[in-house]
Amino acid sequence: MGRQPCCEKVGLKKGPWTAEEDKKLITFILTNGQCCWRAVPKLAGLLRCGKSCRLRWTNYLRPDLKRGLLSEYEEKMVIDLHAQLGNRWSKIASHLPGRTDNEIKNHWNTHIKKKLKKMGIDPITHKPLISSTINQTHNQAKQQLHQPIEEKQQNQQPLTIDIDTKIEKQETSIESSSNIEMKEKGEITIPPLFDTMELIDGFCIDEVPILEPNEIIVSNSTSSSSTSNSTNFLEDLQLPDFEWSNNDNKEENNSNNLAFWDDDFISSLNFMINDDGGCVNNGERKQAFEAMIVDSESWAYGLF
DNA sequence: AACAGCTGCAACCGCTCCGAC
DNA sequence: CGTCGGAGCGGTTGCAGCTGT
Repeated sequence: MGRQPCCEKVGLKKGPWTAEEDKKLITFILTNGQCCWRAVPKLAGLLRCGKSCRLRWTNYLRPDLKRGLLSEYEEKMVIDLHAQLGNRWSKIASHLPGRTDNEIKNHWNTHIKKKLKKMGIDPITHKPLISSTINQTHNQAKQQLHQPIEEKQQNQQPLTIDIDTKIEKQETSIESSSNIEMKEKGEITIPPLFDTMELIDGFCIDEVPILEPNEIIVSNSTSSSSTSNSTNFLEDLQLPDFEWSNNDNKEENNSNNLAFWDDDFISSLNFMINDDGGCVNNGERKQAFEAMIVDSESWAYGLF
């Protein structure tokens, strides 16, 4: 028996994508939009399986992708969300516009895991790693910090965000029962990061001064508005190097959309649009490109 | 300069989910 | 309700570039 492969693999190309293949895929999706992925390679003239095309598009070619390293604030969000959701990278990614699950997963495995370990925090459980050194300093620090922390806890309001109301069939082992309960209610409560990092089991980052806290945590200066509800949650993020869409200012927004665009991507699109190499669909492509620039929301929600 | 080991990221693989029938 | 097929997800791999010796 066995499951049939997702596509006929014989004669299909694997490995890194060439610029030519990218161009074909971009051109096809610009003219036809995202349709049945299995049909894409055939229609686009690619010797790839549909799955590979989808992956290439969603992880690399999509114009609303934000490239480059995650900002500190994004990193902080990833840590918080991971503490709540576990390895559900796509769910985590859905809270970070312009980032893909693959990108976040990679960043987690290569950067954040190490940082947390350095800080003496188990990246799986988000709880302090057990070590005698940590326990010693922990007790000392606890005495010093106990009172202020309690006051802080009382003053801080948790961030609350909405997640899919769908109850996950597959729960990760690290998930606490309270989290699952919250999920069933359709929301998850994310404490401000300093709570997450400092107060788990009374543990404080100051106890492990290998890494300065500000190397991984950004100032909570925007938290004055972090009593936010689900609707303005994204606005509250205010990532430092990232202009968020603002419906109140559409015109300005249009120019900001370009911030999403990687230089290489723009130049390759320019190439596509300006390249008259006998392509009959130039007009259509140009139209599509313009629509893309004007309507970033359509891109973001796959409506293009 | 040459080599080995390490790191980060793009891409693949296999499994699960979910809608259509 | 069961089956099928497409899409999506998370874990893993392969490789290019970087760093240290």
